[in-house]
Amino acid sequence: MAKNSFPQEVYRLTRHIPRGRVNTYSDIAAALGRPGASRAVGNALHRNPYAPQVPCHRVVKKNGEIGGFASGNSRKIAMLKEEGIIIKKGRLDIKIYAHRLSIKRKSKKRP
DNA sequence: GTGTTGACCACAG
DNA sequence: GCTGTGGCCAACA
Repeated sequence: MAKNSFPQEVYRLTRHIPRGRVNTYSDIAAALGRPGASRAVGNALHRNPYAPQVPCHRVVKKNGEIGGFASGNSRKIAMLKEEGIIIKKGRLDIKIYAHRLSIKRKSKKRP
């Protein structure tokens, strides 16, 4: 079995984000089973070799800020607006656009 | 193997 | 509301 590296999983989840939705670094990290590795997620996206393939612009901070972008945050904001997301003062309503990631955790039992 | 850096998060003052 | 500090995780020199 291929042991997908951390960034690999990050790119995969990011690619699964539908248009018009966004996710947070912490959320992605948690989806990978590493809640608290938000930094690692940001690092992976910053180094993302799958540039235009992975919509890294759909990943923002938890407080609703854009965060950053390898080609400039302005570019990121423009792309998000193109998707129909309203950016206000460099911020967006994360509560509204928050997308539920598919946790690849094996839930042996549910509460 | 160690130390620094980074597109972060949470808490306290 | 903003600022400062500590913590977590991964990649790189």
